[in-house]
Amino acid sequence: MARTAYHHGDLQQQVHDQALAVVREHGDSAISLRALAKQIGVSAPALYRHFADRESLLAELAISGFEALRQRLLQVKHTPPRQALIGIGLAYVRFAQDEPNLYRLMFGGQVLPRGFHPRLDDAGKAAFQVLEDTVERARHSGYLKPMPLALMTATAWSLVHGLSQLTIDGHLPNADAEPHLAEGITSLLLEGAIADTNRATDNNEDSP
Amino acid sequence: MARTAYHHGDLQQQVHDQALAVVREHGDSAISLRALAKQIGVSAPALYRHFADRESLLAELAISGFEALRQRLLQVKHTPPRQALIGIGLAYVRFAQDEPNLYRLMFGGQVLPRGFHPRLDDAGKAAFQVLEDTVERARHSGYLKPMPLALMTATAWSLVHGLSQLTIDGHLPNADAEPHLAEGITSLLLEGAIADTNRATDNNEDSP
DNA sequence: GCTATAAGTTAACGGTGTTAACATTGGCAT
DNA sequence: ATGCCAATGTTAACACCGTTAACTTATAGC
Repeated sequence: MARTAYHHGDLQQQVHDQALAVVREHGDSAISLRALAKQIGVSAPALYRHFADRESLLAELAISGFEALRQRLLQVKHTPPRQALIGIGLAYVRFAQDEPNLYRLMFGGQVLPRGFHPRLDDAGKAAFQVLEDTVERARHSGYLKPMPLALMTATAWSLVHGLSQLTIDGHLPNADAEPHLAEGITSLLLEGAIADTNRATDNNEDSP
Repeated sequence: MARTAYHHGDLQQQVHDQALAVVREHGDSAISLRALAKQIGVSAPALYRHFADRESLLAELAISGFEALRQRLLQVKHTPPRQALIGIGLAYVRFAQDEPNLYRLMFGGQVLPRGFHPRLDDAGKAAFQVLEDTVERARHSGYLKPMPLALMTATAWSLVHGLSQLTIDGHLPNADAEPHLAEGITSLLLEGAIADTNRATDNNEDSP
């Protein structure tokens, strides 16, 4: 795998890295196969040896994004239910705010429709699974009401995803003025999900 | 303004309508100025007399979308707080499900960034205002806890927006199996937002 | 060493948004 | 009624884009 003109042995990885950098900085619409090839110093059709088409390359980048998100969520400690739930919600939103362009690609339903890139679908589910596990632990411990797990996780995901999208797109102008918005929102949802037994103690925890 | 070859007097509206139809059916990425011009029977640069560029045309379509969404939300009756809140949440999600491609354009932060099309920003705020008014009414009536209005509306909007996006992009596979998912999610959030005084009576209302 | 194949090359097709330069028309003021 | 101006079209051209076909080169395995 010598570094000759042909077979320089690293094209796939190099394209992936370069494209990921472009997406993170300028968004997926800034990805041009021809421009990428020129930057790397290779002809444009060479990329087709490693990616079926532009969309497949974008799918690979989105997979990287979901894996990065999953790693972030996995780092949230298994603290008592309330902190764990709020912690994972905040970690989710923070990821979106740290990587807005990547996050938009991951959930860009138009540019990357589900069902066409199995590994992408799997990567998304794997990230979601971490969130679901956290909810399940809280529910199993009796902290949450015994509602259907699917309902609870769908609610949690909707909330953090919606908040992420709205903030990174500038729809919530006072997001800067309210740095604790994410925490407040998560807590507000929790108020409706916790079992009545835990209601009194929790409120005391919040405002010491 | 006769219908001669030149000055056929209706180009702006015609382009708008045709483009809107394309977006609704195939999404914003399917919009091609050249193709639009050809369909209408006019040269491509003619469109630039009425739209600064492709993005400006898309912005106009998104404005139409926000106005349609606003009309939907305005049609929700001013029933007692709980029904009004759930009703407007369901109306919001239903709009997104009825017009997924249009909805994606309206909230496509990459293709239509905020701050570049003032009328678009205004249209978005006007739609959001309807949701905020409903929350404010419920809060003023004492049905909701006396929390900051911005926090409550941000939470509500995040939830319905997140749910909309996740369902239309196919991230919640059991959305079909759970037709009452939207209602359940909205109710779950409400559980944490209603004042304690109303808690008992409400639960009785829900399951008759 | 020969050969199959993986991994590059150039040339070309059809498409895109956009601009420049030019042509035609309709409405308004004289 | 006429003449002019601004609005609104036209064609030609530029610089891109994704993608395919046909060809060339180097590597790995027998």
